[in-house]
Amino acid sequence: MPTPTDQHLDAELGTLLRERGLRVTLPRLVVHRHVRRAQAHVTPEQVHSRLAGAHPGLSPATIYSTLDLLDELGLVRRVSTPRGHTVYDARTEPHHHLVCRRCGRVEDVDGAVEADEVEAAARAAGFRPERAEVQLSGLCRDCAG
Amino acid sequence: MPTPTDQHLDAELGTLLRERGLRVTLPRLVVHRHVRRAQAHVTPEQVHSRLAGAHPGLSPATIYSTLDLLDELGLVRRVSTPRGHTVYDARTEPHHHLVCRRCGRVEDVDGAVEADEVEAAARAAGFRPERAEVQLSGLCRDCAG
DNA sequence: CTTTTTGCAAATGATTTGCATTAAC
DNA sequence: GTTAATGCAAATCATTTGCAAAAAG
Repeated sequence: MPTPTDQHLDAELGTLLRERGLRVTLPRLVVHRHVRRAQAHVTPEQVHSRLAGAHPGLSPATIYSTLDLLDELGLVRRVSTPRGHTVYDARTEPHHHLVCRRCGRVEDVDGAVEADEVEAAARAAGFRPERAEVQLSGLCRDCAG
Repeated sequence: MPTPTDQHLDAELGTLLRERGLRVTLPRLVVHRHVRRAQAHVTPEQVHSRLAGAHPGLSPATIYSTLDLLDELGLVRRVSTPRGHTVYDARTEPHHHLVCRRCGRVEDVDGAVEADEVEAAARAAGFRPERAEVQLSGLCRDCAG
């Protein structure tokens, strides 16, 4: 996929924000651009340190709340890792995660998954599922060595 | 399944510990019994407060390390929830989790899942998968209101 | 103008760590 | 006896919160 321009990303976010009556602010635009551009999963701390140069004074608190907001808008996915850290993933197409139980690293994997039976059971229990993700736990190449 | 006796649980844990050259200690036996007996997912803090009466001086640090150990021995499963909390699950048979994105509650669901394609992709990437779990995110009955 | 967002600093809360003591083997 | 495991208290570290100032609509 071609890298979208800042203008394109900004417009996409702006539309979603206005639809919800939320304000279009510079911190939101900047964090959104950065995460969508990242080629890997990012932690809130990484976003902060990478943007600190261009935007001093962009606070951790704002980054946390913005990332949560982007997750709710469906623009990024929040992924919880075993070590309790949280990473954000700009790939919103269905895909799955490999989580290394030793170093906590998270990698993407593609592949079809058939989980209709589980989803049906969830609905039957009164749960309203929104998305399904497969987490494969194990050891990454480095930690297996 | 019938509730196993303390003796049975202790023997099971003892065998696994000795196989690894680890010591069979009272804190390990006690935490193991409690988690295996719990009818729901438990947090380390819950284990601590519930055992505090019978075993004062059982420290949080020991509970954390013991739960991790039990997870590595395959006697319980550690589950990471979106709000960053960690719960431990005594059901080790394959099953999956519903995680409420609003209140963080974790429930079990059963059901077959077909993820061979994803596992194959993981191995091809050098990852050594040990277990696959489907996490359905959404709203639980209470939060769906 | 009015209300939401931000930035800052302080607070929180789960988890970990260091180290002397205790218990397994 | 030796060595691993524990308890305790202090430290860590990601994340949240309160509130006054700034920015959006």
